[in-house]
Amino acid sequence: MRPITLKDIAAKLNISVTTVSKALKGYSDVSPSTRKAVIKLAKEMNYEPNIVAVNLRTQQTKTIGVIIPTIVHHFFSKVINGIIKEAEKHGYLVITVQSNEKLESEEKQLYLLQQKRVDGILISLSNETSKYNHIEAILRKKIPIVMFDKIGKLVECSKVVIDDQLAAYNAVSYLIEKGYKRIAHFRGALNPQISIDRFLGYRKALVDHGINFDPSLVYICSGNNDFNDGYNNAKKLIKEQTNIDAIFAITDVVAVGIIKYFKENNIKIPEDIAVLGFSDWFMASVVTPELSSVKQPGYEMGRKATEILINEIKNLKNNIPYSFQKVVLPTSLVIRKST
Amino acid sequence: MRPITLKDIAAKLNISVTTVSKALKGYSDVSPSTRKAVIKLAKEMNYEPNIVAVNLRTQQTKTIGVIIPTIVHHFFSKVINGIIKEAEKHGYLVITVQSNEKLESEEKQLYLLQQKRVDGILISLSNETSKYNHIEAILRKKIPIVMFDKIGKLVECSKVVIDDQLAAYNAVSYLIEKGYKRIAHFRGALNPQISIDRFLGYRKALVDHGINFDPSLVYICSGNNDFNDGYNNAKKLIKEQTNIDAIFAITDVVAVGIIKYFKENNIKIPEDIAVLGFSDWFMASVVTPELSSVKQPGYEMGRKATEILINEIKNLKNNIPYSFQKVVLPTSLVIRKST
DNA sequence: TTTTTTTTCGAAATCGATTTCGAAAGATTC
DNA sequence: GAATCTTTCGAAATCGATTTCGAAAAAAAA
Repeated sequence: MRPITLKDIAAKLNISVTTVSKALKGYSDVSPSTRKAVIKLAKEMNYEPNIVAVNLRTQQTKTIGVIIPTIVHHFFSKVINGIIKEAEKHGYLVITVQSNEKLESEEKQLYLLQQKRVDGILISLSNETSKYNHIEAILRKKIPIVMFDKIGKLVECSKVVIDDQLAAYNAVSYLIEKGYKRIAHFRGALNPQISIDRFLGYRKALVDHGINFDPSLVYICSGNNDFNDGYNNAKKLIKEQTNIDAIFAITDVVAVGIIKYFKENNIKIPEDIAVLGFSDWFMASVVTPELSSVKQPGYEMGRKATEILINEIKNLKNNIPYSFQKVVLPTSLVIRKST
Repeated sequence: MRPITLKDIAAKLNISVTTVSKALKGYSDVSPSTRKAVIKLAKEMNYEPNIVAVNLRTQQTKTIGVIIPTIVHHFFSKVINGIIKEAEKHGYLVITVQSNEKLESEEKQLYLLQQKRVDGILISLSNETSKYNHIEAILRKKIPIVMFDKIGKLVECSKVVIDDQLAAYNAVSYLIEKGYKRIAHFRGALNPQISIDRFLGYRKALVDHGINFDPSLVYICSGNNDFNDGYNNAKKLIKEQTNIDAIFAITDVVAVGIIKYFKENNIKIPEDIAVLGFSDWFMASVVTPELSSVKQPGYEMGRKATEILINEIKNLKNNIPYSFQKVVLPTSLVIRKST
């Protein structure tokens, strides 16, 4: 019941392993008759090449690794969907690991992936990550890395992102044009570029529209941008501030936390305070009131990052020089009832 | 810049590859002095064993494959989370693929995974799957498979499930005890065991409580149990039926579709019609009205299935006979505002 | 018929680690 | 001092496929 090998086929046909291998791979120095015999027998015996042996010989695993903060997350699961689909198109399989927003875990997982000899790695950084030694160490080993969503600006590799600053700018500008004046921002952790950029977009929109930027209206999500961050910060905000008429949240699930608190406390959305989210999770369309949000192309982000990565892998193998790309995907504002 | 191999270390120390390997693996027939020298140099040179070579030699890849219908799905992403965490504990990495609820795709992905020589496979069947040749073919090759959630009852392998019938029975009984009398059921596709069992639980609860089972109150979700299934079936139900006072939905997202339609048409939940979901997605707690649902332990399901699988892999390797287990995880009813 | 070319094949090296088995050298025992 | 036992090592086989290179056989050209 042991798997069939080239040797088995060779023995049955009384020819060498070499010839069998060549016949199956379409080499020209095999006579048509023996080729046919080999192919026929291989099919009959249900021969399947031992991929591990092939991997060892060819020095590639046809596998890519993905590191994300967490998989139980609407946006990231969509990204992974895009990754898996695109990878499959090129004959690659995908190993997914999670950093759980911890730098230490990110380092460990990265190490495991390269130890596994994946051909390339896709990564979205953890909230804790502000140094990139671990990433650069891998790049130095000539293992291609493509960053997406939560990137390290200074790392020299390809990246697929949205323009977080512009998206936030447009979102907040929309709020201002709707007439909202005192707009709070529930921002993400301090490290991630996306938190910084969305904050900067928020601030710039205010300033550009002649509204004073008030730092006390910016609340940090101390967890990992989750429901409780929204809920608790909303509670704090109501205690500490007056006349707030809108909140721009770093992400939808935070916005949903806000909505929950407001509903429990009879604060009307959007009449009393409007709420605007980010990412356009499915949840946004079913919550009450339906949440306005910035639509972020998760599937396409995963797909594109994979496309670039596989291209870099190919170029590396063929010694074709290539340069790092930065792809910026478009976003759009989805207006619903919460604003 | 090529990776360091045993050969490199051996050459530098003027000893054989054999001794180097043994020293690193702690064999006793290596003198303490050479062992120390080897370990020291290996560390200095940043030696990392080529896992692919090890895999070839040891005939295992320390990798498990997971086939799920879709990854963009709250329940399944939680399962995967459990799988990845448990696998990591035992030094396994996880390759995830999707069937997209298609049998043909499921067969293909299964084939790819075994071709990849994964040590074992976890699978939740597609809606289309009603024959199990492809699964049994893998089992015959002595690759352990553990099924979870959407299982094939007749396949001889380990399984991790909930008692769908009992869970549905309890849920519907609760509705009846609450006073609801004409209870509709939006069931899943015809093949999956979970659809069948939840339907049977629904019917049994009615009958056991002296309520006539009316087949015309059962609507099939013709898509893949998604939002639109709920929305469209709700519309149909309202057209076709009168006096319905509750709906038991196959899963939360279907229930959310129902809620959406009802809200658009001023049907009050639960006053006019109550809605009960299944799985307790995060969404259930934030939708309005908050959705009552059956809590289903996704993380634990993934974790347990992985634990069993890795155990079977270990036993197989050591020629220890083992028998297939069926683990039934407990569920509970989460009562919220929708009932 | 001899020489050259073309076809067809396979031995062996290789990818990198593991493991068996036997050999050599040193240490013990009698 | 001879016999036995320990310790330490490495040659070689192995996992299964790929690929180089040379050789034999057949075909073509002379």
